[in-house]
Amino acid sequence: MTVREIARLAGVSVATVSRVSNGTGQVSEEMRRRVLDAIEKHGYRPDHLGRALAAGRHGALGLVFPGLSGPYFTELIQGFESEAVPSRSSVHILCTHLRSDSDAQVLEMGRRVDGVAVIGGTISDPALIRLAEMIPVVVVAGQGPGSVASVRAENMAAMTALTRHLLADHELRRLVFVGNPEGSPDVSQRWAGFQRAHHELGLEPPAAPIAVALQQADGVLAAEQVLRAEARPEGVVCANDETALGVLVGALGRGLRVPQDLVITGFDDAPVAALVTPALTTVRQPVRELAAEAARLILRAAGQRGTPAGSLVLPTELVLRRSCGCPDDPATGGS
Amino acid sequence: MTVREIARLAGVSVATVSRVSNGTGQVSEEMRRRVLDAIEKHGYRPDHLGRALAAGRHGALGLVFPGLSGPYFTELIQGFESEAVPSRSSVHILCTHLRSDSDAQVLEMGRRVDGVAVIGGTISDPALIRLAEMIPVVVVAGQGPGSVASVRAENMAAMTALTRHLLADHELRRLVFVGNPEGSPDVSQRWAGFQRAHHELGLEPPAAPIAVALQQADGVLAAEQVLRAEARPEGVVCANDETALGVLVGALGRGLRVPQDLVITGFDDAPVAALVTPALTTVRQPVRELAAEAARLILRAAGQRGTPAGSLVLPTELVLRRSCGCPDDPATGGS
DNA sequence: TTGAAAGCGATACCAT
DNA sequence: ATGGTATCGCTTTCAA
Repeated sequence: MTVREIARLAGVSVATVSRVSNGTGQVSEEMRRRVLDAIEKHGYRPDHLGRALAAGRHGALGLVFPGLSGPYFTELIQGFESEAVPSRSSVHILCTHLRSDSDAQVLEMGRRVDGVAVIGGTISDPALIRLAEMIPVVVVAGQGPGSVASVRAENMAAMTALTRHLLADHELRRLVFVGNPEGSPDVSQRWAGFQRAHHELGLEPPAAPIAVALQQADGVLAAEQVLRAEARPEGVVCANDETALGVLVGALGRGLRVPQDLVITGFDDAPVAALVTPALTTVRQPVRELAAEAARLILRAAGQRGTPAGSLVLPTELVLRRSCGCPDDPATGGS
Repeated sequence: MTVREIARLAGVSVATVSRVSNGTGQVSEEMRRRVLDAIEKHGYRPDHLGRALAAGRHGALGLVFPGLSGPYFTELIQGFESEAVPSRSSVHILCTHLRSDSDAQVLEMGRRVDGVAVIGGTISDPALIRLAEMIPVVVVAGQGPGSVASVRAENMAAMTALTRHLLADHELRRLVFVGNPEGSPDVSQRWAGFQRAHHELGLEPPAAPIAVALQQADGVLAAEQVLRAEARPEGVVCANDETALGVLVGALGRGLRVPQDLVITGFDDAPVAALVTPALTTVRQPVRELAAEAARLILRAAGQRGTPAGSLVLPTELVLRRSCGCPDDPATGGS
């Protein structure tokens, strides 16, 4: 079924069929009925490729991420989709999982979509710049080079406040940081906030983080490393909730009590953070909103054939629960 | 830059440009050089839409899943991509998260891709059948209606063996099953295997499962429910590793010892399962391979403009670790 | 209001 | 070996 066939069957021109099926232009009621009948009868739906070629738009958005597992990325995908779907755009994904040819693959993707959101730290800056020259690009959870737009959460201040809370309010001293600052801009900023809080209080932060990836398994490995040390730390500040849960299960599995023997904190406020025992102290981050905002910026720019502008920073919120030694707060604690 | 422009600049016809850029047909060295120079000089890359329209193929594959979080889906995406990318196909995704209009959205996707993999239990059978009439479709982790092809793991036998192990070898009696059989074909089969093992041994399984979703948070909720009961079960058989970890952290957080006070088992053998303390007894399932196989079936069928055939069942493997009461086995235990 | 025809960008057949 | 041209399916301008 093509426009031409429908046109022939309805005894009208293809132009009229197009007008009817798009609701554009003026068509007499008589013609409209004839065309709609034919469309209905033969189950015609305009071909996406033909339409896209004529319109010069793909009707698709790209999402590029490293391919790490976990709730974070699922939230991200869903937030992105929640904006793309209503705009009748499909979502293309690309997991670079840090392959060597990921730059090339991202550029290839750039030729199949109307715009791309790239998670910070997944591809090289030159590739990002070249991509931004062809289509609208927004960096999510990171900062683009030059004038590439970005959307991220407030990491630094939140992590500084959290660390300060542990150092000042709970009077903890030996803290460690779990996460690899090289791995992503987010972690890098959180590590910086962790260090800053120490400096502000005249304390010396640890020389280096425990550099592991962001999955739960990595948290378990970190716990092994931390709890084996002769001078066990008093608190473990994790780059995200998943690793924090890994550390938690590692600590509990060894018979340690949290927070009495060891304080643990996360970042993200994943659904499970409020439910575990002890509930996890963390920082709430609007992940879905981050991705949705990126999609909106891209769609707007694509509509105007322009370039998305600006650098958006969404607020985060400290969530104090039991795992840092605070009393349980029913308001933030659960369900 | 279009074929026509390059043709004009190189002083040849568009046909020759096409031949050169595709490496098809015979072209003299002289012409080839002229064309390649022009292409190089102006950075020409054939437009994907034009090419797709002419070829009548989208160069894209679809992946439809409910949108649950977790390592399972990331593995799935990556396995799918690992086959799609080498075939120069991009990957479209659709998270239905069980929306009411997901059938319509999947059918819409069917008009933008060359084939689709649908995770079992995400859309209705009629929609699946209509989709399969337009393009190659493979159901992953489930069974399609009628002749729709499918790829899944062996759930039933594995779960029967696991449950039998708990009942016979560890002489446990009061077991509960955590997972919602209505939610997915996988869970349904695992619940059936759990029941079957009981029946085979002349025991009465619990009347109903603890029907929660498949995320870690749901496992924590299930733990709360289970451990509150007056007659605490001896073992908790979970539909996947994520919920098992939720139950584990819930149990440990309440001061229970695993496996002495409570036995816990999972399903999937996620990376973290081997690392937690105690290491998690589970069933290994080739998730990436499942998705890769689905992609291969789809690509092959799309290439021949046929319909993917058959119903593939990949083997699973029981992995006994400490959480069920077995001694730690260095061979399956870690890293 | 309606229709004829010119694109959109690339491929491939059929002559030459 | 090379070029002209029809074709893929749809949209849109321009006439009528």
